[in-house]
Amino acid sequence: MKHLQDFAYIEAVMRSGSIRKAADDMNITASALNRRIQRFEDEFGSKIFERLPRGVRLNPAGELLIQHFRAQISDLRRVQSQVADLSGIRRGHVSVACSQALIPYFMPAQIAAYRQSHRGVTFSVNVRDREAAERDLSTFRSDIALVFEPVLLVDFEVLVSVPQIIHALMRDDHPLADRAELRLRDCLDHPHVVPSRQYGVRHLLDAAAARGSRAISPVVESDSFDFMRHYVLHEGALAFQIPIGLQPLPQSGLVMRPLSTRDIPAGNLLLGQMRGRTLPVASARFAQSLRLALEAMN
Amino acid sequence: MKHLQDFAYIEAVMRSGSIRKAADDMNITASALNRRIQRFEDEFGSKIFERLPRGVRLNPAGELLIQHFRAQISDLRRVQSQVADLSGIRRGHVSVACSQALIPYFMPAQIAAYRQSHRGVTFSVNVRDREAAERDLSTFRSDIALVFEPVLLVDFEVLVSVPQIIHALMRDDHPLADRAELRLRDCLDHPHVVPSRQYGVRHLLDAAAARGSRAISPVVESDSFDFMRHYVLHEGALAFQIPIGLQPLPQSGLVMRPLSTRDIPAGNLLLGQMRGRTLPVASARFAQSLRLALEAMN
DNA sequence: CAAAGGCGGTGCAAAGAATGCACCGCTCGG
DNA sequence: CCGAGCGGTGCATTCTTTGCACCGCCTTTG
Repeated sequence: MKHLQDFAYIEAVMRSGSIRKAADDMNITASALNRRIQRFEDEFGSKIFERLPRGVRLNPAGELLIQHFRAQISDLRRVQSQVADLSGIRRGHVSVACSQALIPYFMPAQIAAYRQSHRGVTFSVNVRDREAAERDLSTFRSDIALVFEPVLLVDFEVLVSVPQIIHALMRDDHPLADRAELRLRDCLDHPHVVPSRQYGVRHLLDAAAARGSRAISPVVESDSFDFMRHYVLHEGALAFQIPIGLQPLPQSGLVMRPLSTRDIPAGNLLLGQMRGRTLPVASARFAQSLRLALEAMN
Repeated sequence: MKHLQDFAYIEAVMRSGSIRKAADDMNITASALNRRIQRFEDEFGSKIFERLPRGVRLNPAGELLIQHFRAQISDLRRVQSQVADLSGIRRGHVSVACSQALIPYFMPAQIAAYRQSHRGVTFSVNVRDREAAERDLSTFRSDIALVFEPVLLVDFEVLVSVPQIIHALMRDDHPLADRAELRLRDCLDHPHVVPSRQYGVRHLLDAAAARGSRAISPVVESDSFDFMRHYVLHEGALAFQIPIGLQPLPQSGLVMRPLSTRDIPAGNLLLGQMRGRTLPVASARFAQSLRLALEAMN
């Protein structure tokens, strides 16, 4: 879109922190870019960059402007998507930010199912911890987010919420494997691996352990649930995960057992979008389909 | 703003319904304008005008686009206003759509009071019936609206609501002038003048009359409350108005008496903005000041 | 029924705006 | 104290946009 080129340049300058570097990135002369920015500042009525000896940096006015541009571009995409929609073509692009737990089973299944009936719709799927997911929403990098126990919740508009009981994951020959439900203290008596601190599961574990005045003492801490899932197969340890990220496969040698909600309350898996934003049709429809799928799980 | 010029052209074409006429209005050649529009349609990815033998007309895609542009421009103004605000300058422009009743006393007093402390803020005040006021909000032509008994209420976000009892207005020598409160049937027995159908006062009168199975039979119907106020001085008739539009002046020869709420429920004077919109600072501040003034009236 | 007038669309040359190049003054790090 | 890297500027050049003349199409009108 021609009339948003200024934004592309401004964003490039913001990213690289220097007009010259940005000019290089955008295949343009520094002088030309410099003048574009000066002209824009004139028209806008205020400087948007602070000039520093080693480059430039957005000033508060610039920050506001960037936010405005992002919203504007996102809204333009929505309009284009609606236009495509009313001409009968079911096309569009959906970008989803989601927690690791959704990556192996849930999201692939959902997206594949959705694409069965909407072949024109394409997707971006990005793994984000709960904080980054919310940031993605508010910078318009993702349309929707599906995260476990988000942190901030400002700008995050909940579309649906599904409680998820934390499960312990272990080899089928583990001493605790034959119990139907586990107490936290039992788990902590055995070697265990836990997610790093930015994750919701860890957060709930920490809170619960503190309440029971026991300490989490992990043998391994990781930011990859995939790693932890595989690790317990090697050492007879316990891992923790929410059920939507698990799939009970009898022959895998893994079993999952719920932790008692007396020890750890169920956390919430939240589907959300940026507060107040009108999503493009494709994204809104897919969000709706996710919603149905999530509600059906209860 | 340079990058919104396309919108100015598109809007001009929409208004005049013809590329040639619009080109004339905008002091440009028809061919140049024609090509701008074609180029825009290319970049946008869809035609936005239907080509008719006698000109052009927006198609549905174009309607969506116009709405997008209006929102975008309004948001840009908000950003500029915020920027001006953070550089310490209290400047800005507030556009208000309001019912006739507010024109003589309330709005002038409020705006003058506000400008006492904010000399840099300028205003547009437009008289709009309740339907037009809401349309103004959703096309971003006005920032805030103050209307009596609005109709649609979609896109209208209520900021504050003040009940207003309908008053009868008459010369001080009118037979009913000595009563403290009037019944509707008494009023209808005397010659009366009423506002035309688009106004909330009329709407309430009609509904009340129908409930009491009496008909409104006005000797004069007018869309000007100012006219009606003056008319009752000439013929000893009754007019109807809400108290915020009246000012009890003993020497004016006019008296106002409330109608019994047994006959006509109090209507609501609503201060509102477009749903979900973030107002420019100046407008938001003035709306806040209006809100306080209105709440203090109760 | 044909001519006239108004419409959107297009080829081509002129006008105007954006760009690239060379260079300035400045600050900071070695 | 000097050189590298930064933003900013004057000027010639390039390329986009504009204006003009004209086309084909349709409706209106005499």
